Amino acid sequence: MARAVSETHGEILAAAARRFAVTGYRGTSLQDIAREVGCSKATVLYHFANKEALLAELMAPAIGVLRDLDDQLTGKTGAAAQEVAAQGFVDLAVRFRREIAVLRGEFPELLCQPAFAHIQQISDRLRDALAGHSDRPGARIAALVLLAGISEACAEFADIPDDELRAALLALVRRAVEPVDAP
Amino acid sequence: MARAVSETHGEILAAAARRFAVTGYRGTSLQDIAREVGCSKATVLYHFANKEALLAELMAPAIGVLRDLDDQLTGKTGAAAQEVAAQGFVDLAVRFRREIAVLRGEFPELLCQPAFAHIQQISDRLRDALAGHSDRPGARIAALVLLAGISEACAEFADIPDDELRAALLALVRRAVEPVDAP
DNA sequence: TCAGGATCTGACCGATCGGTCAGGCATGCT
DNA sequence: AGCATGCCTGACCGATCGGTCAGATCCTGA
Repeated sequence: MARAVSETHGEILAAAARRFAVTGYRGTSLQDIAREVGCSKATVLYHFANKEALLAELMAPAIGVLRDLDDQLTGKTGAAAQEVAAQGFVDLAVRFRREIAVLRGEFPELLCQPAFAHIQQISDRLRDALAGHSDRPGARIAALVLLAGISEACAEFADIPDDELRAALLALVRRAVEPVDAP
Repeated sequence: MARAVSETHGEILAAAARRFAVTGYRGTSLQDIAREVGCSKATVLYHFANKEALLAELMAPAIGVLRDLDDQLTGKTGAAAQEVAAQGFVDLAVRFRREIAVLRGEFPELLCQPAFAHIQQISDRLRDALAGHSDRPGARIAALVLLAGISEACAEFADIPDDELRAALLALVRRAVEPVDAP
């Protein structure tokens, strides 16, 4: 019955990704995941310290890319910041569609967990950049709606090829973002 | 200790609206609501048959307006449908900011409950209308992102006056929607 | 005055949650 | 052969969930 380490570990991770994306983090029990893998709940907790650690390992790649994008944003202002933020976030959203779907509406509470302490600040900076660092309400509203909308919606486009979805989202963002004042 | 019917009933409804908007439907227990009102959990269940009935009564006004919007949409096509959908949904989102926040990410599961059986079809038609009934992927993607983004984001603008928020969102939607082909 | 309905509550229920623990069972090293 | 180690499991734990119920308390009208 005993399989190689990496095998079961990876299967649990994959099953969790599938379930979380459909029923959310809180809406998925360890029992659900174990059932999908075909093992016991105790086995899930043998491979992962707790439910939160499972989520953290699942989100790690996406968070790494988000961090990289945050680094690219430092120093950029105005239209340049908007363009980098738009391209970077759209690409991230398309590549990590399923991981982002996990956050469905549970973003605020999930961010309270220590493993995701910095994400809130990063997404705030991303929103600021997409607004061209403008403090006009219209610009800030547009940036927030776009980021939230793409996060929320991209999971529903599982059947659309990556590059087609990326092009459509990028075109949308460029149309929708409030242009910064000409210097 | 016993208060008039409408008083406690209304207080429970208001407390539920506040708590649901912050921690979501599933994330809020009947105990939480009772604590906020200052009564027992049994009292909450005396005034409402169950948790779902409490949610249904809370959402009823917003659902009524959504139904009205759906009626206005019948027969409209192209740019006319887009404009009615944009104005109608932005207005609804602004007026019912808190009610919509309740749905935070729990939309899919909440729709399974019998009280919200028709909402899925209505929101599908709304998305179609906002896309100008076009079947181009770009138009459908833009419509979905805008609807999801506004739903998700409008709860965070509690400090912005209704008319200012409405104007900003409407301008955003008009910029962002993919224009329908000229005839 | 008193019966009866409306309002409210503490105690309780079964189900499910995340998590713990002792032990079973292979495998591989000495 | 004997032992250690990694993998896995059933049984169990306390907490919390939505919901039920019998009864206490209050208000009102006859």
